[in-house]
Amino acid sequence: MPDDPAFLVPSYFLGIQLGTLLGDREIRPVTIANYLQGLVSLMRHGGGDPVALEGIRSAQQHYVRLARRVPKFKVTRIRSLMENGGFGYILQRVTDCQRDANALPRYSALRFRVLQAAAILVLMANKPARTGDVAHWRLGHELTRDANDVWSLRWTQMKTGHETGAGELWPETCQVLDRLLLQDKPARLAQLVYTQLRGKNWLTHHPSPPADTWPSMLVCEILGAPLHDLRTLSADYIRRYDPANAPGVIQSHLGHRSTRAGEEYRALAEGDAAAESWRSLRGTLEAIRRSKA
DNA sequence: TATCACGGACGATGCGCGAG
DNA sequence: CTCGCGCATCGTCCGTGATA
Repeated sequence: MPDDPAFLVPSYFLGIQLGTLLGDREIRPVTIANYLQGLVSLMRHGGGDPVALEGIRSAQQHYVRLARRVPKFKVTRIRSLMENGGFGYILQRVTDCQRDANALPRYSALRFRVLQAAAILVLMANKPARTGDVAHWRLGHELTRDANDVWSLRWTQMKTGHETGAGELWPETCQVLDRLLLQDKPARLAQLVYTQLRGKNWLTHHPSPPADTWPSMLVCEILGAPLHDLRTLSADYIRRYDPANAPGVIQSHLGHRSTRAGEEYRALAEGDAAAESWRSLRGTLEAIRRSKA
């Protein structure tokens, strides 16, 4: 951009110039749109010229539209997770972790870490939460265990401030959680150990939680995809399994306040779910035809 | 006319990750 | 570990069109 100060006057032209400069540096359109949005905010709250503000806004809109045409990075990651077997693959890795743990020295830090990874993975298959939330759950508060060896999960989401939960967790999830809880103690002590650790963090077994991003880093090491991708993966599963009711189920499963938020969690093309929907519809029609014949 | 679903616009904030 | 950049998600507002 020329050094002429006239070019620094906020306008549609300046917005596009900035965008072009950033685009040349391989910055993605969605980011350019966010930067311009920051400028819009500054001008709005700082009493900027309304005409100039509209100009920058238009430029920002241009990059928002551009961003919609560019595939997200996560799409490639999730497709490769799907190709590997999706949640089946993830549960396989849980089994691998458990086996690895058996081969490691008892009470070793590495063994504990592998058990932590298994617990996070199986819990994410059961209920995919945000990494920051996962890091903060405490035994006896968000994550509870009853005398029948059944674990339950309920928490207030940090991002939205709304409560969500999984209710009673799957039996296989409970087993893996018990394993992390017990380390190498006998199973009959489970409830006792649980009582002793009440109030402590479920992952560290200390009062202090790990870093917000730590659960995601651990998942990334094992799966090659960050924890947040599992939310998209599960939304895609729900769409394939039951396309008609998917929006409501996704909203509940991912803890959104509206069904619209779920649309952001989409790695598969619309056509995939539509094809699946059509396939099952065709199956239903075929069954009706047979029963009439 | 009231109501509702839907979707775009907008603003705010969370997450991943590499640098220091 | 902390910080900041780049990227992604989510809630709210509001206009539009369909429907009863």
